[in-house]
Amino acid sequence: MAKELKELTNRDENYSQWYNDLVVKAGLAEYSAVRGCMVIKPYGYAIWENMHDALDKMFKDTGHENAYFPLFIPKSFFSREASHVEGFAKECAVVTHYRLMNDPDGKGVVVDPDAKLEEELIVRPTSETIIWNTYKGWIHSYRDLPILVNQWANVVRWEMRTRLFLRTAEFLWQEGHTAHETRQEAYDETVKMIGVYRDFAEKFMGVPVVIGRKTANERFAGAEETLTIEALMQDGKALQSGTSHFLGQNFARAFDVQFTNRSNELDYVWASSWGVSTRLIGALIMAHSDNNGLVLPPRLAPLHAVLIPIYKGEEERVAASARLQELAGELRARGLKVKIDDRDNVRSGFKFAEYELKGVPVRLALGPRDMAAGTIELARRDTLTKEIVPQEGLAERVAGLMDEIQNSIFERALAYRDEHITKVDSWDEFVRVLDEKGGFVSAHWDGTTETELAIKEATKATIRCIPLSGADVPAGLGEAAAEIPAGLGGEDEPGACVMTGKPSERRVLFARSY
RNA sequence: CGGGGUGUAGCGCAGUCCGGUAGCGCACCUGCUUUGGGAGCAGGGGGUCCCAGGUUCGAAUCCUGGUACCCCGACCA
Repeated sequence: MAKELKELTNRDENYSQWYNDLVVKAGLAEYSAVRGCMVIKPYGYAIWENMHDALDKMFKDTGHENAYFPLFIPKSFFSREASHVEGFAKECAVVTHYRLMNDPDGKGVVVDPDAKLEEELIVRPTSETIIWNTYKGWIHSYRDLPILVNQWANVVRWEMRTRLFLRTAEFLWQEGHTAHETRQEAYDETVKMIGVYRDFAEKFMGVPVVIGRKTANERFAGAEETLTIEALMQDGKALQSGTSHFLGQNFARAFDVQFTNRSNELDYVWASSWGVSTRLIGALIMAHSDNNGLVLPPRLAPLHAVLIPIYKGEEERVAASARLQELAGELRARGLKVKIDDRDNVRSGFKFAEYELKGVPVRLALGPRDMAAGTIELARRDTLTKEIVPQEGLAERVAGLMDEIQNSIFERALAYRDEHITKVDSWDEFVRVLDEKGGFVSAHWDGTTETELAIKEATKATIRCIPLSGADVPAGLGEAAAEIPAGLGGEDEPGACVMTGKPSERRVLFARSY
């Protein structure tokens, strides 16, 4: 580990700069030589692996299996679903040739003009098309259904402007693609999976989210309905953190996927798709971290606790390290991921700062005074507090702290989120809240895309979602529905559109967003 | 693709207006002293000053043309 830690940009002065600084200095990721592409460094990737493992288990627990489909999609597949191509055409990387040759005029290599592909290949921006082309061969009867498949993959969207983790030209994600016999079953799946995402965000990431529907304007290209989880960052901007789409029969029609149903009639298959990406790492960072660096929830932290010896001279160093080895063994026996940092070329204060930057939930420091007294210094990353505790029972205490920290950072984010949902009934107030307070604004909207776009034009705020109310979802969300908090604006409540004054049936959530 | 800005050591920058020995901080290497919150001192290594042309006795600096990246918009998980 190199000795090159510097002050982070102040979070409250320049949030974007702080975010970028933090991602780079904490060793999560950096921009690569390829424009708009990111290198995820080992520490950042370790967080993604933990996310992957937790999500993968949740998918399997809900009956899904993993598979893998090609990176390249023939151009013709892409044009089958009209709104889909319209949604993605502007940001696709296209493969036109398959061979290079030495430059006949000099040094280097050039594309061999004779190696032009007859049909161009699109690097997948999402896999609905190649997958539905494949499903056509898999599905003939209702007995072949449902198909509940997930893919872990990379996708490419040629974005104009990029930000580490939040928007890069290539990113890692998972995409579930399911096929069903009935409309209801496909819709239930769509709802179930947004519930899985919500559980993951809140229970693993400690990030509270609002579940809702996207408006027609914000909907996935080719979907009948898009459900979303929307999180709130510490600068008051919203982040779409996961989506689940009800595709109706759109892709089945486009790829001619028909099956014989229980009444011996031919019908098109019903579909859902859903995904979350490495963007979640951006959400994790922006929801919890502070001016000292990352704050990681224990359930996703690559390292739960770091043990640091404090000493003068070789004798004390050896003694403290030996005792830490024993304690580390006890912590590991409890399932905790711990590391002893006994590097002698940096001082302990440097290490403290470094592990705070990296967001390690608990730090334990053992020095001569502790050696004499049978104690150890325990510091919490989330509260930046420290106390001297007995070495006796340390493992149990630290294990308990993990749950406490996990819970505490969620509660803190939840309190922030709830304070930043503001009900607004006039245009002046709408604009003022967006400018001065930020966060979600719960307001009435007349339901038209024209008004939605006019509001975006005037304020840069978009409709993040039409929150689901309890009454909305009983069909598939199950337990998760019962937990949807009241007061998020999802209740039916007639009113007048905040911009046009036209009638509205319910409030929707507006915010400026990433 | 529009509007701004910047390319000088691994990183961050000064020097450019007004041409004249390539600089500073951090990081790196060596040694000694240190070690309960980002150590100190001494010594050392490291450069195609983005590229190509031009002007000049002489160019990081002036001129012309390229190019790359960053920020602000349009696009977006």
